[in-house]
Formats: sequence, structure tokens, C-alpha cells
Amino acid sequence: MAGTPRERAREQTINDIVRIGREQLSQVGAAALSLRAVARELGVVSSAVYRYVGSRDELLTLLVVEAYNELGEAVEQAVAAAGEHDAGGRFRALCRAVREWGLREPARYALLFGSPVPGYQAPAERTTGPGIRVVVALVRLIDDAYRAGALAANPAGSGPQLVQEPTPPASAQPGAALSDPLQHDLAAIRREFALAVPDALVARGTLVWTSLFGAVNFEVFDQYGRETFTDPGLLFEHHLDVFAGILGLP
Amino acid sequence: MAGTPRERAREQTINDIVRIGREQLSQVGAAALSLRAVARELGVVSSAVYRYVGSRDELLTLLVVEAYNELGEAVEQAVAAAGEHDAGGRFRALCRAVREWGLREPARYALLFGSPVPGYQAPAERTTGPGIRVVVALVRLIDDAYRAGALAANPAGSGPQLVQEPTPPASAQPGAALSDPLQHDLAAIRREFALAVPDALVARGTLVWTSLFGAVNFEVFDQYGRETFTDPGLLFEHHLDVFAGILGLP
DNA sequence: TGTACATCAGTGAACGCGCGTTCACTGATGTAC
DNA sequence: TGTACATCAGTGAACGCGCGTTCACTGATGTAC
Repeated sequence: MAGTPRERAREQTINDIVRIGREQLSQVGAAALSLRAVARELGVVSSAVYRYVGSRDELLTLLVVEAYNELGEAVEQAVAAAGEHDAGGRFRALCRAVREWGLREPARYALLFGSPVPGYQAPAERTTGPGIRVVVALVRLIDDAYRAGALAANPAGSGPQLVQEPTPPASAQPGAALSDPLQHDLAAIRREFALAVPDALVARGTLVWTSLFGAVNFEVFDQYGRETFTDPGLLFEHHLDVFAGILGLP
Repeated sequence: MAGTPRERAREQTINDIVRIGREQLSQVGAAALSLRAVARELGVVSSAVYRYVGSRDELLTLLVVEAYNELGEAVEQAVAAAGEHDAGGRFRALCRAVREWGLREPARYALLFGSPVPGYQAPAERTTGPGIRVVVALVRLIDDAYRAGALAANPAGSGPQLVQEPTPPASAQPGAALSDPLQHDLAAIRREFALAVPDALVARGTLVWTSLFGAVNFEVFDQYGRETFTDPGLLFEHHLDVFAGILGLP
């Protein structure tokens, strides 16, 4: 709110541009996002937009960053709103927040998690920070639960009773050996985030991470058949229970 | 190979158009696919393409159908190549075939499983058949294994021993009650494909289905950090073991 | 408090390019007698 | 086997539209003395 009137006006205009860009995005998709259309909507000649935004790609970057932050915010708030000692509830809150944001904002979700925009490469130094908020929240949540002793020692998949062929593959057991380079990578992740959880749980964390987005993708991009599920939310809740089981969460 | 010379020439030209479209796709993405560019590449004036393809959208549909069929073919062949009684091997072969096709054909994978192409709606009557080949293969495989008694009665997640809070959520147990509308949908699926597997396994099947594509998405769309995993294939293999455990597969 | 100058926002024209689609047409290839 | 006609492939011009980006410019808003 500080700054000279000019600075405030400038900030206001940038906000308008990003807002209009967001609207364009949901109407025509990222590939067809155009600065000229934004200018038209803003009621200004097309070249005027270049006072505020260096190029079309820069507007895309602004939109990517904003979307990541909004999703990250939603997820972090949802997790914080769940009971501090209810690890399972926190996990489910995180997943539901991702799903709800995706369904509410399909175009922006597509910008972040759909096909890459042809000819556009997001600049890592600006998008990485906002981009990892969700996975960081997930990892923190798992690690906290582990430290609090709230995780099952033998999570789902570690020792099923089989009808026949009773030897589950070794790497499915959280305590068992993972292949070497993978273990090296997982150790690096543990170090980077100062995690207490064992490697195998980090691996399962990435599985739940990708699977969560797989499930949300299917709904947002309409990849279940058109009338297969009356209420996809119920299926999602079922999936969450299985995911929780995979992590040893209650 | 039958038909008059004219008919054969015509077929040849359509094949060329689709092939060029495929190449365009991988270079500029679906949103920027253009009939004029195809015509240029074909060495023909732009209006000539309309002799063969009614519109840009129709070319997109041809490409979607072709891609679905190629992926379906790859998956079916991979499954068939695995040992007939090795349910776990068949499952892994299916998943690997999806991953390999996706990594080999990122643009076409994006066309099928990425963001929807703005302004284009695939005609269900032409794409549904090819589009369900993968999931049908998966469902068949699970059902066959179930009928052969090759599935664990108590798959992963059904009864973990917990450190504390020792009550896993009811719907995570394959035998337990699923919410009503969901159960209704699952029953409809079982009827449609004449399945022997219980509802809960159908639900887990959809979870593995979406999770498989979630994992492949992450690799194809480069959503793990750029240098997080030395060999993402190893992580994928680990995930496969967990997926197999979820289904009770060896 | 008033004036001179610098800064900035927005204009309008232009460059050079792309697109999907239609339409009247020329010529070559096929078909029927 | 030869001719008359129909079918089809491909041409070229046009319509009407869009885009990103640059550049010299006008006029308003701020700043320094």
C-alpha cells in the first residue's frame, strides 16, 4: 500500500493485467493466451501492455507463479486447519485442497500440471520456490507424523497374507533394500529436508504425491468415462484411505 | 491394399497427412497444429488438404485415434508377451508399456492425457473405443488373476499393524462397505465387463489406473525436480511393486 | 509558491508473419458405350 | 479400340481474422531548485 500514487497506479495496472490474463487462460487456454487480447480487455492499445510486461512469456510466468502460490496457500491453510495431532486428517486435508483447487480452477491447474505450453519454458529461478510448496507440505506432514510416532511401523504392502505365491517383491517392503542409485537420491532428499523418515517411506511419499495428482488429473481432465462415476468425490475419498494406508497413516 | 489406383493414392495421401500431422504435433504441440503447415510439408497448396480432411479438428481426431490405438497395441502386446500365469509380470508389463510409450512419444501422450486442446472436443463415438484399450487390458488382467486365485485375499492396506491409533479406516479394507453411490457405480462396471472381482478391488483398480498415469505424467511432463532422480525408471519400478501390493498381485 | 525539466503512460502506425476456410478454375485420370 | 463424358486432385486468389513486437510520438504527472 506504500509508494507514490504513480507506483500504486502501476501496481494496480499490473494486477489488472494478471487478472485479465487469468480470465483469458480459463477461456482459451495457455497456448492461445495473447497480449493483444489482454490489452483489448484492459481498454488500452496493444503496445501499452509492454510498459508493464516484457513479453508474452513473462505474463505466462506471472500466471504460473501466481497459480502455484494460490494452490500452495490453499494447501497450507487446509493442513493447518486440521488438528495438529491428527496426521491422517492433515493428510486428507492436503489432498482435498489440491483436488478442490484443481476442480475450481481447471485452466490454471492445466497450466501447472498439464501439457507443457509449446514454446514456453518456465524460468526455474522464479517458479521452483512456489512450485514445491505442495510437495514440501506433504513431506513435512509425513515427517512430523513419523517423528510423533503416528505412522504404522508396517504400512500397507509390507506383509500381505497371500493366497498363493506368498513372496511379495523385496522393494515393496519399507525396510527392504532399494536399488542403489535410487537409495542415493532418496538420501539426498532426506538430507535436503532434514527428514527423519526412512528411505522407503520417502519413496512411498513420492508415490502418493504422483498418485494424488494422477487422481486429480483424471477428474479435472475428464478422463474417467463421462458417466462412470455418479460422484467422483466418493471415489477420491476411497483413494485417500488407500493412500493413507500406503504411508502408514491412520 | 485393394481398390483402384486412385483409391490407393488417396489412402497414401491421407497416411502422409496423418504422418505429417504427427510430426507437427511433436514439434509445436496440439494447440498450434495447423493444416496450412501440413499442406506446406506435403508440398501442396493449403486448400488441397481439404480434399482429404474436412477440417483441422478432424485431423486432430485422426491423430487422437491413432495415438490411442498405438498405445493400446503396445500395451496389449506387452501383456501378451508376459507369461500367461504370471499375473504380476503381466501387470508390470502393462505399466512399463505405458511409461515407455509416453516417454517415446511425449507430444502424443500429452494429446491424450495432458490438458485438453482449447476449442477442440474429441467426438466420443470415434475416440472412446480406442481410448479404453489400456484400462480394459488392466481390468481384464486383474479379473483373470482373481479368477485364477492368484490375488492375495488380504492385499496391502487391509490390515496393517499399527504403532498407535490402531484402527484403519473402514473403506480401506477391501471387504468393508463402500459408500452407496460408489458401490452402485462399481457394480455397474463389474456388470459391463462381466467381472468376478469384488467391488473393493475394482475401486483399487481405478486407483492403480490413475496412479499409473500420475507417475508417467510426472516423468513425461518433467514434474519431479530436474535433478532429483538419477534414474526415474528405478523409482517407477518401486512404485510398480507398491501398486502390485495394492491389488494383491505377486 | 512557481517554474524548468525529467520521467512515465499511453497512442497509433507499421512490420512481417500466421491461420482456417471457401470458391471458381484447370487438367489429369478413370468409366461407359 | 476409340471416343465422350464424369469424376476427382490440385491450383491460386481471396476473405477476414489473429498475433508479438518495435518505434517515434504526445501529453500528463512528478521532482528539484
